[in-house]
Amino acid sequence: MSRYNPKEVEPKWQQRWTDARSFETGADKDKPKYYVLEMFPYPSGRIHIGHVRNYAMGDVIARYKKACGYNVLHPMGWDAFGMPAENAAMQTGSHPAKWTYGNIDIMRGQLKQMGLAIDWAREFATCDPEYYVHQQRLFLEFWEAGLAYRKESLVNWDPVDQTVLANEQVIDGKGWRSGAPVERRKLSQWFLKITDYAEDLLAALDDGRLSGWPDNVKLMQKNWIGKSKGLQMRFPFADAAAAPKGFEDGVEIFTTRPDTLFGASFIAISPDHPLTAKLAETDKDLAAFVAECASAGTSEEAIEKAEKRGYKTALETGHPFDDRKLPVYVANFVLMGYGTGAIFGCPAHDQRDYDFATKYDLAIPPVVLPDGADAATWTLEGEPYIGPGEIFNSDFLNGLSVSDAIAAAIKKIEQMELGEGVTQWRLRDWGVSRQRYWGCPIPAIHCDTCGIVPVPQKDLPVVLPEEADFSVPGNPLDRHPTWKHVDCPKCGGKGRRETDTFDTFIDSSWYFARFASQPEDKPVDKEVADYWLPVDQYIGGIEHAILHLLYARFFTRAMKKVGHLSVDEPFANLFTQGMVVHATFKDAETGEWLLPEDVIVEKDAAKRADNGKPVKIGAIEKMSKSKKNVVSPEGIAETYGADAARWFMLSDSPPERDVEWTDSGVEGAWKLINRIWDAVSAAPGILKTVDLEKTAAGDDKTELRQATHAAIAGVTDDIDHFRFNKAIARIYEFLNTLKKEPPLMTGGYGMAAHSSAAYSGTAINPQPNKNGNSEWARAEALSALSRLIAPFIPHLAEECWETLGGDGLVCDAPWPNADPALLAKDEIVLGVQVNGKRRGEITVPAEADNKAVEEAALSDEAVKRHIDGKTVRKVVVVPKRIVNIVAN
RNA sequence: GCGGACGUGGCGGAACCGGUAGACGCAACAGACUUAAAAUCUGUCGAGGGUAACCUCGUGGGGGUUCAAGUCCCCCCGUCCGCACCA
Repeated sequence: MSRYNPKEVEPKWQQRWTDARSFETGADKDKPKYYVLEMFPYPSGRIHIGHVRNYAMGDVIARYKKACGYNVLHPMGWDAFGMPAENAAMQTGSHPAKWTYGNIDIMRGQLKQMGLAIDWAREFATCDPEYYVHQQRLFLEFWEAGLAYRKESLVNWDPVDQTVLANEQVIDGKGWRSGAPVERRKLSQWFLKITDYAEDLLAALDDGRLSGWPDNVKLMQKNWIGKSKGLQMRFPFADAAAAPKGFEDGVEIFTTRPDTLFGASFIAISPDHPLTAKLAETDKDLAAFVAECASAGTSEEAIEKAEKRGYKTALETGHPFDDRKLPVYVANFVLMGYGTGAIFGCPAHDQRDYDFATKYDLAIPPVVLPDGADAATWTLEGEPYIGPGEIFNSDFLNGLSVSDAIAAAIKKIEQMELGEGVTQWRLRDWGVSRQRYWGCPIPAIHCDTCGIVPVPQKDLPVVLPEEADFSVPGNPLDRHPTWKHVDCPKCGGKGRRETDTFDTFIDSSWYFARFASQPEDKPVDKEVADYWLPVDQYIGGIEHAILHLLYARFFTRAMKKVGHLSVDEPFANLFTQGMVVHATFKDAETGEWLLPEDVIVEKDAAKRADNGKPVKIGAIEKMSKSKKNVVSPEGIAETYGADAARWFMLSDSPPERDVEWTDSGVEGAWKLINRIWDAVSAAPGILKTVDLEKTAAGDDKTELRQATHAAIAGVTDDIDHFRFNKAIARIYEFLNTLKKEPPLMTGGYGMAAHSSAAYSGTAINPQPNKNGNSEWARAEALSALSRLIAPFIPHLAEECWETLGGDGLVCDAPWPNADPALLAKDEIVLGVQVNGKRRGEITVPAEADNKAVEEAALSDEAVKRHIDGKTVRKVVVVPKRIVNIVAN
């Protein structure tokens, strides 16, 4: 029996699939459609093992759904704009386009080696002008529809990458790519009105439109959108004449706790508040205070440590309900980006206000009495009271609960025309301008006469200039000698191109739609996009829970608004897969990180492969280049083949959890492949000798047939529920049963010259095979096996299918059906408990009634021993599960 | 601080609606084959006790509900993730 050779077999089938165009798809209205998509890769250089896991999962779904009769779309492309290309240009002088397209060529080849069922005819890169021209069109349409605008605002500035970042791209106060602390700058930027859809983006999380999404992702988005209801109101100044010009009306604040208005003891405004800026013009100390706040940093640690600090202005406001006067402070803990950038301080019932009031010796009047406390004696004990209770010391609110008082206070303020109940959102509009070269140019022209003017459709695409200077940081487009100089399309005068490019998250916000439909003259053909969308199954990393997934949801709504799509939600079902992790290795002496392949791991120690010096085994972590705990997919494919890598990536760990890459794991997968091949190659041509449509007489309920159908039912159910590890366990079980069967065949099924021991005599064939029925069962089993493994290890499956004599390609073969009659057992084994402890087991007919089961249980020898001398009080029979006898 | 998820053998993990805990794989050990090794095949494999049949304990800890709890409820411990001066 020849050993399976993936190095020959895998390329052979890849070529056959390509030749047969097995995975190319059109909008076939006669079939139900299924769109499966994995988050497309950034062409960073080479495929890593995490990609293998991600795409193997999508491939299982794609191949399975195709076998189930769906018209499957499974495309692939490249998220190709971005900083690394520009960094490479700075470091090596290689042009970003050259670097990117070179990487794409390498990675495409690697993906093809994995044997993915992808429609390569639809491939594109987001840096292709044929793609981004439509992105520019979409932007112009959004602009016209009021979904894009330009304004000057405080932005997150990444000093290392020298570009603006969206709020979503600032992690712990640091740039998501560079890790540098983000600074605040005032710049004119393009924004997309994602806040227009805040309500609907939030509502869809709960109303069933995203029932196919994991709860944790929905929760993260919900928190991110951050809806809170409250009161926005004005505190008029005590002396309006003292206020600077333009600010005489007072201070506009937002609060979620208007019930505590009587507990107010100060007003605080943000250092970034316009009033602060105005006051600072004439107050040097205040200007210094503001500057200090700006430099304090916004990182998690900085905030944690930052003391509540304030600057007392000369202004005072009144109070809406009594004649109190409240001092106005500029306070470092008030954010301009939320609410109105101003608050009223209620120290008794808010931790921050309490800290602040304590420090500046302000009054702390309590207005919420905890349930059960005595108003006469209760005091705050060194900390504010945040919980529920009854309002007191509050005039018309006295005696109300917190929630009733909130409603009453809002009503009163609305009557007084000082404010109104409002909804505040944490979500801000999406700033999309980036000061970079390697991105999609924003199609706008600045004209001194006409202002900002859209680039006319006929002039699209605005393409990047090929020549650019990457030798110094900053935006190469801005310092390009000629590119930005164009005439104004409106007045014909001198104009300047917008030199910012789009945030690359725009590129990935609609690529799934372009995969579905690729007309030349518009972003998508609506009818075709309607056929394919939404994506039925989207698969990717949890790290995109907010950024990409929220932007794509917004973009889909925006594209619907301007008439390109009919759906709100782009992804009907989302699966977030875990990472691939690996142990880390460090030279014990030098502390240098080592590649796994340069380390020899023995029982309890590890050493260097080159000089034998000791190696410290570190934590099991996400694979990263810096820690060198990476394994190359090519190396694996070289040794064991793509199938083994795919199989291992899907076995053992549940798909949503992290999986640890181990050498023994791949070896296990390799072993499995050979075991399957052994079973199959012992029966060449068997499918040509039998008619699987017709059950052979007498072959109705053998153990093998039951195992076959149990495997079909189990694997089907497991794939449907994304339990690939369990599907694989069932295939092992099935194979174990299949292997236990004695070799049945005495001939070669008409195929000569096969020299297996299985064919050579009757000695190893003692059992029932006289009428050939069991050969039929074996044929059925091997046919099912080939098809069940096809989504996971497609190359081996094709080789098996061909060897067995199946028709055509297994990737075109229908998914096997489980026969319910074979899933039902005639006899079942039931455990019998006495007082909740398992004491014996009985075998009864599956259809036995409770009484018969009870009798069988009570007459079991082991059970009898345990109830001897006791009285049976009760017998609980749970049909087909268990019997419990209560006795004492 | 707020919100969420999770905790099962040496390891990855199974266990559906509460119903025989540990499927399947890895590692380990023993045996067969081999001059030998690898590969392959067979067997053992939660802990303790017993020659054995079998018994006791066991799903992070403590309590509860139930004929029956890994699963449900309460309290605690631990790990991981998200958000974070959001008024």
